[in-house]
Amino acid sequence: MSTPLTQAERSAVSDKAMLVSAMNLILAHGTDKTTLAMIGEAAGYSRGLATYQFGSKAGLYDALCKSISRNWLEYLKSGVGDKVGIEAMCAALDAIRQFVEDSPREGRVLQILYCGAASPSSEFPDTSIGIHNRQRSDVVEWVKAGQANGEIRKDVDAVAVASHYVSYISGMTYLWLTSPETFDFSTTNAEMKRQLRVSLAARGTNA
Amino acid sequence: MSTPLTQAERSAVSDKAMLVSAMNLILAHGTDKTTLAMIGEAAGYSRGLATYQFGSKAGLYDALCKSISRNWLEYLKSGVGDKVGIEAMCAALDAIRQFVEDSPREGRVLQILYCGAASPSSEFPDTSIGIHNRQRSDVVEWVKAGQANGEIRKDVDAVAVASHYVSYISGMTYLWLTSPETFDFSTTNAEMKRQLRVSLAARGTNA
DNA sequence: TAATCACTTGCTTGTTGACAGCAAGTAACT
DNA sequence: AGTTACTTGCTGTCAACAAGCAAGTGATTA
Repeated sequence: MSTPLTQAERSAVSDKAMLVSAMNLILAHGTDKTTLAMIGEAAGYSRGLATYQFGSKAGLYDALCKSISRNWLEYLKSGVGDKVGIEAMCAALDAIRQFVEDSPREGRVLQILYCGAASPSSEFPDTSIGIHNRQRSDVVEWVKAGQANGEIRKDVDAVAVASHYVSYISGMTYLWLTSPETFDFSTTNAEMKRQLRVSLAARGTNA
Repeated sequence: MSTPLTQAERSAVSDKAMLVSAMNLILAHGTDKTTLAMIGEAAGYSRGLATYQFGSKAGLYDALCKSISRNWLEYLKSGVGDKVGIEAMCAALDAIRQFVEDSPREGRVLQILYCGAASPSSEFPDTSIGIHNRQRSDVVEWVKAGQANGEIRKDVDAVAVASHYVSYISGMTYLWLTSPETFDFSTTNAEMKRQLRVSLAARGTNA
């Protein structure tokens, strides 16, 4: 209780507080208009701590991006389990939906940060690119496993299917971010699932 | 030749020069690290002209976004012609590909600007949102027309199909922007077309 | 065991250079 | 002369850095 914190604990506490403040401020004002001083002071520290802890604004946003991504990948893993093939792809879509419902703030900020990573000389492109590449390789494996067990037709290119699938997810989350009122997550995802089932199913599996 | 330009011409010339400079600088340094002074001076004018002409940095980027978007919509219109249904959707995908091949710089910058518009309190969200909404309504019409002429199965939700389709396009261009080396435009689009044909074709049309 | 001291780590404050935006001015067309 | 295109001087704000202060840590000594 009154036990003084160890150094490591102090750091962990301030670190976490900074990321939380950053997330709130990004949601309220966007990445550009959020200043490092605002983040530090909103977290209950000084205006200089954000720079000190994370080196730069880009460093802080990168850390935030990694933090939320870890969270999201947990969701994804537990949603997909050890499914493969079409079922894995559909389960991943459901996992996104669940994540966005349970943690809309995290979801929105992650999407905003991914967008920021698109600019040339963004200082944290690797985080975003790495995650998308990893997602795509996962999907490639799902497709190949589905082809191996006969669920998915053998004449589709697993890499092309994975690129297509990841493209859809990226764009879908982007549109959800930019126009949450007019974009219907559920029906759009349902259509995606329908198309996946119809277009990937091996002959005869398509009941 | 030595005829002095009219005021309107002077404006048009400097306006154009500013947008070209802005595009080059954004490609080289990203939107954040490009300064209004750089843009003005690269265009052969003073550091202050950009602010004067466009009011603000956001104003300039909005104008650039509109300018490239106009260009792109021309491409789209001429590529799709008066096709409807699945063929219109496939033709639009080809038009994107052609635009990106003919004008990769415009394509990249447009995508970067769309990403910038995603942030809350972006000062030009309407341009991006408007274009995406318009694209989606166009697709809804294509789908409905395809259903009317019997090409597309009647039991799909036109709005869901359109949302799905626009999602794919958004994400595909985003991935092309962020990792142009590892992303194969052609095969990914080919897979999208294949899925559209298989999953939307009315019964019996699926040769 | 407790006290102290040398050292490390967490955090703050002073400062600098760069930038966006504005306002007042100059030059070019009409 | 008057309007429109463009420039220059200026200000407030911000990211980044550097120097310092305070809180924690671990070894030595008694």
